[in-house]
Amino acid sequence: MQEGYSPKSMEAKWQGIWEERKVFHCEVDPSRPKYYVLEMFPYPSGRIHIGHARVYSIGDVLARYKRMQGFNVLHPMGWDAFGMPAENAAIKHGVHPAGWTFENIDTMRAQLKRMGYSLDWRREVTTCVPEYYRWEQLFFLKFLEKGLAYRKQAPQNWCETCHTVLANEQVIDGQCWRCDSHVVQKDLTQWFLRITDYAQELLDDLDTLEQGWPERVVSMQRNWIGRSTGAYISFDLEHPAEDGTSAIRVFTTRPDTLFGATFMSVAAEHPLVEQLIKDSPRADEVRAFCTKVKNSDRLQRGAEDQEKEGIFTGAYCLNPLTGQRMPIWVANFVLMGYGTGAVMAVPAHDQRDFEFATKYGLPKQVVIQPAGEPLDPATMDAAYVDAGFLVNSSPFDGMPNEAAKTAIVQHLESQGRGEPAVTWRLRDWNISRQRYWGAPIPVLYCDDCGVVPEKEENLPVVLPLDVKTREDGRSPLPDYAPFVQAPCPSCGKPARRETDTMDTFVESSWYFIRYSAPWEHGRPFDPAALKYWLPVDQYIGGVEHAILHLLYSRFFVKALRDLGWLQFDEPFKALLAQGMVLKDGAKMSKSKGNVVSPDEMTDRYGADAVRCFLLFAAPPERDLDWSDTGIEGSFRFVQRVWRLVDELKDVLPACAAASSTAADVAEAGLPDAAELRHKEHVTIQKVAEDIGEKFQFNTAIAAIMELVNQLYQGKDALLATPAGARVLSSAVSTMLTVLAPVTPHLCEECWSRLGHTDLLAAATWPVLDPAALVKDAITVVVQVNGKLRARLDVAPDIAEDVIKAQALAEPNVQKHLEGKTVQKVVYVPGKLVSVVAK
RNA sequence: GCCCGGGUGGCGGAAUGGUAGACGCAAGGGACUUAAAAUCCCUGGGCCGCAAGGCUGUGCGGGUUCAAGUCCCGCCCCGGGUACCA
Repeated sequence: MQEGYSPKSMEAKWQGIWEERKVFHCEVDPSRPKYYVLEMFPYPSGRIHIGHARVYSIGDVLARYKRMQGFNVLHPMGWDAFGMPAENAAIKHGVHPAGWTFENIDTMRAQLKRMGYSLDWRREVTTCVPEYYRWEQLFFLKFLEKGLAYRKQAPQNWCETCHTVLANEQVIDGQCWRCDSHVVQKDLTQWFLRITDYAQELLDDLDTLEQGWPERVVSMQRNWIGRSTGAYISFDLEHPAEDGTSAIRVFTTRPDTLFGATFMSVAAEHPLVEQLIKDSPRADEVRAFCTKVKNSDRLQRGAEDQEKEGIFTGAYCLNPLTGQRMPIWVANFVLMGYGTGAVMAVPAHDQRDFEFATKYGLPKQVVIQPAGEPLDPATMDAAYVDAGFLVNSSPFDGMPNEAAKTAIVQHLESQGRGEPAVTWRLRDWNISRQRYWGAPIPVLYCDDCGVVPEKEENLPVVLPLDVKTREDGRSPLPDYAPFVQAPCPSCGKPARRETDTMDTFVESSWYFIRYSAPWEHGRPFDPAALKYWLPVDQYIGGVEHAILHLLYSRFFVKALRDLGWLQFDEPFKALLAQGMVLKDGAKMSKSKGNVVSPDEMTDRYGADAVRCFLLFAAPPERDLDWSDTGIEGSFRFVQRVWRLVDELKDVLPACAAASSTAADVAEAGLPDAAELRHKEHVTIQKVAEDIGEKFQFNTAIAAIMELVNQLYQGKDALLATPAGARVLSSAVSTMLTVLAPVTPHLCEECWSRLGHTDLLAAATWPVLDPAALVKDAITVVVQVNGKLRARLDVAPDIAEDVIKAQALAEPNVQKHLEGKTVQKVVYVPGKLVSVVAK
């Protein structure tokens, strides 16, 4: 009797059975190879969206496939549960951030379970519970002890809308990464983590990641870290400043052009500016200019069409090599935050200085000469920035400029006027947030003892839940006495707790380590579990985290390693950066009304069809355009498999995947049998390669579709004999087995309906018979002068001279050789014969 | 500007230097049906041809090769990242 495909009940049934039999639970087992596959954990924003469904489907196929390959697979899930949306929702709906968060988690957990992901739910981690964040409070104390965490006052990125500071990485085009509002600068005392201590290692270790990480992510990190080598050079002031300052120090990557430095540019914020103009009649004018520059916000200041502007301070410094007087200018393009905030200007060889000098009529001196036409400052229309030989730089004239870099720095060094130097674009990580819904920073302020770390035994410093969040979004913590008032851990007198919380990127910087043993209570990690499971073998997530999360996590692993907790250097051996899910070519958004809900799709088509479509429609790293007709297609495919098995379940002997033999084929005596068994084994190989090595799930599914098509083609003929039926049954079993990672419920149900009592979820990958990959007849094409003229069906081991003769004898080949002489015949075994004739 | 991707049928997308367009979607045709849906089968880059077959075709222009979507050189367009970083 026929039975319709009803995914809803069937999927729920198998999810229950997998859970009951603990198929996806994993334990440390050093006798087996492990595979740790992880997708970036979600922020519990309310509901799973289609983008989530895509990443987790990709990860799940990999997890299930690796399990079938015999790996002990760790595939966990958790919640990045601290963060501002919870506070915003709390304000909007009058609920508590905690309640909102936990409700969302419950909803989303149920949604993920409905998708049938093979997760070990015992390892679920939620970052907003004290049992989790207590450990990062401990890390913080250790960092503090080591000087890796420190407090400093500095201008910070401040978002007015979020009422909090932001790290450099979280400011995008002068705007807040979360709410897109303008970021302004505000002078504040904040907690920092010394990520710059690891700049060199973070850069160097990118080399070891090149194998498994997308090149673009590696290069984005390289650029972000931004290592520059060059030199610090001191320029004496013509007249020492009142406060005793006698020189300006600059950083340059081009010490070879020092002889061409004709003026000096300093940032508006440079402390020396005030000293230089103190008694100058120009003082007011200069101050006004500086104020103007400082007030222009970050966005304007960084705009590419920003006109270069400056003002002469009236003061001079001296070129250390030529002794020439160099006017000191304040320039709007010089940043206080990079290098020393002062730049030696070489207009002939730096485009910015060139434009600036042209505008203000400052001298240009050529000191690097390319081979060929000599440069003339009067006729140059742009700076010459490429390689060349030194001129006007006695005694370095004639030297290649690369060599001159070292030579000049050495010379300066011997005079105490310079030294080689390396600077970084990377800044220390500001982790203070003036928000409520985050992990408290475990320090106190005591009037007598100053800044005092909380005692380790007093951890966790629990974020109080019985507070009322404020309408305006500001943190309620500073006004909440039971939290703020606490005894000083050092002297016991009343002290004040720090009310800033940690950046939520701190939680996500180590959650993947905690998964190895989230049940540990006395310590953050279980060393045996760490040793076995870490690092992550395959990490999967959106490329939008290329810098933020991935850089912070890399830093955290290195810092925790140096504290003795970890024994590995990099968190993620391989990274798959998956593309976005679009609708009609555009990003899904509520305002556009083009949001596709995975729930709705799962209700209508079942989780398997949704998974299948998400994997089939595009390779993972590319953006995927959701298509309503496309999901219909996947739904049809799923049902096509269903019907095939439904039709065959009572007439086929249940047999293992890839169990038919060459003898069965011979006995069946049908071309269909040979072809089907060949296809069966080709598919095993192709799918393994596409899933396991190339991450091309779309072509893996295409290969299985081909097998399904061939099963439909051959089934009737094959059912005629017992041997044929064995060949058919083996191929059906193989098809279900290799498809199981993609549509696990469907395959499991079909498997059991075929009479199997074991679980496909716990099955092993079919064993390939290399002999079955060899076809007994192959098609070889014949080209004449590069154009296809004939096809030959021949035995694979046909001798070269035989096939060449056959090729030449083909009528259509003869026709195209008329009036020509054959000059050369190339044979590529198994592929083609190429005839060259004139 | 610089650094990454990418440009292939009506669409999503396949192709270790070796039959371009696998697989799917949409389309057309056929079978089944009273009919429709569903299903099953067939066709399908363009032009010419009843067909066999021919010409042409992977953003543009060159090149290497018996053979180029694929490799090299020079461009154009689209997407992303990034930038007065000295």
